Amino acid sequence: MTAKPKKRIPESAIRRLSLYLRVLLVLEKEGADTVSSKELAYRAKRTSAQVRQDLALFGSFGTRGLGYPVRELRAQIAAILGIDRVWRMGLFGVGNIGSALVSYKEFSRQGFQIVKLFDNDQRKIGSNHKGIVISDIQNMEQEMKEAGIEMAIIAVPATVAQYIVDDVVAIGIKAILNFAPINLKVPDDVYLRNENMAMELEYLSFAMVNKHTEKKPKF
Amino acid sequence: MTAKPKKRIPESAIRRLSLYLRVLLVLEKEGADTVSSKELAYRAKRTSAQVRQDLALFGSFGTRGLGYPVRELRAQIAAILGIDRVWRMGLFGVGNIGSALVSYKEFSRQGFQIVKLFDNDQRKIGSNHKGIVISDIQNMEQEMKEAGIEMAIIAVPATVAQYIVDDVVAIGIKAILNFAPINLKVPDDVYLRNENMAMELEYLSFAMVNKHTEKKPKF
DNA sequence: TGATTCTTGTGAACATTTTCACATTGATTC
DNA sequence: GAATCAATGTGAAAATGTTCACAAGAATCA
Repeated sequence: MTAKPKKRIPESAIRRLSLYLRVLLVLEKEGADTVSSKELAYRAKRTSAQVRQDLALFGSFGTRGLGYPVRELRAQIAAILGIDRVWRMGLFGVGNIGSALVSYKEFSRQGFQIVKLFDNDQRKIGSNHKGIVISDIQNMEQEMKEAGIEMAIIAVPATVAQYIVDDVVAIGIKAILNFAPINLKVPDDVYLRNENMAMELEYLSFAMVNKHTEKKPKF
Repeated sequence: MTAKPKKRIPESAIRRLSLYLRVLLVLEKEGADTVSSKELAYRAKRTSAQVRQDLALFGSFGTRGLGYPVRELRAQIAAILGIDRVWRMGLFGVGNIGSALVSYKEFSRQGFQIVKLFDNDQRKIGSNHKGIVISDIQNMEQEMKEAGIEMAIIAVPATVAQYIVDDVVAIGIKAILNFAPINLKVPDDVYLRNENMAMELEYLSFAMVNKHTEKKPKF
């Protein structure tokens, strides 16, 4: 039973589901039929109580005394995350980061397909990049709609990111993954996530500088 | 006064400092001398109480009735995060993601310099990539030490990531940013951060699928 | 100089998240 | 088929993180 109605779902719980999912994929490949919350927790570097609590937010998937069925739990979590389907995405900005993402296998493996590329550089427009023709960003409304795209990836320079996002929002896209190092403004009903690579380095830097202070690394 | 001794620092507070830093850079460019916690909060999409609380973890940087001195606070936060210096980094795996990172401006802007590239592909070794010669991963110990490198970026395929990390840990590196979609094991005294791009998409997917359930997007 | 205004810094209240602990339940063994 | 074992699911406690509310300090103005 995937459904379980009311209860606020913490963002952190969702991120852990992604983590569990990854562990389950490994377990499945290893041929495990069942897994205990303890083992799952160990592999995800969390506690068993947390695993059980997180899963309990969405239903009860295990068998007392036995554990969780690996294959089935994997499928259930995929369903909860909404990745038991294909998401079609448009990518804006075919520069360094952008082109790397086009061939990033992990996206397609999880059902995230980049099906359209947009840029405003005339030298790039029309050229074929890993099997996808780069379109003029001017024509994006029609092309996005025709392609049935529901998510956008922003990989343009920070200076123009807000303009592109405004356009993307204007044509009705509700989910955006942003790689530009800038705080974008979007309406309340648009989901925006920032992939902030420098921020992660800053955290590492902080940890290094404060090594003596903090007892536990604890990431 | 940057120093302020005991008190546990939440990870989330550190990530917000990165955010504030970015806002302060914008404010500085705009020519602002001072900024109130309210304005800073607004731009960082947080509450003013949180801004004040976060800063209070490290000292008192403001002036009552006036606000915080933009330039100075920016410098203070940079010092807290340990980015008031240059960090030299080695990058492992000059594939799609790896090569994109080499030219990622935001890293250098924040003082994170990629000074060595390593790969195990004989066709790449010896070639010059954006001004850096790609070295054989076999020789990394000597080269890393000579170059005075303290951080590593892992951008190799997931299948070999653990081996590379083991090697990197073995030569004494204590801070690692990992782009491979896999849960790496490192000793307790090594700081590891994962840049998990598919995870962000999974969160977006979840949000889309549960639009009706959740009242607030609230990211 | 005194009154007024503004905004910080902070203890305390509140809210959320994590951990604990154990009763419950299903599988397995003898 | 009763006894034993294992591990879930879940209230409740503990810990952690966020927001509130206001006293206190600093600048400005009259």
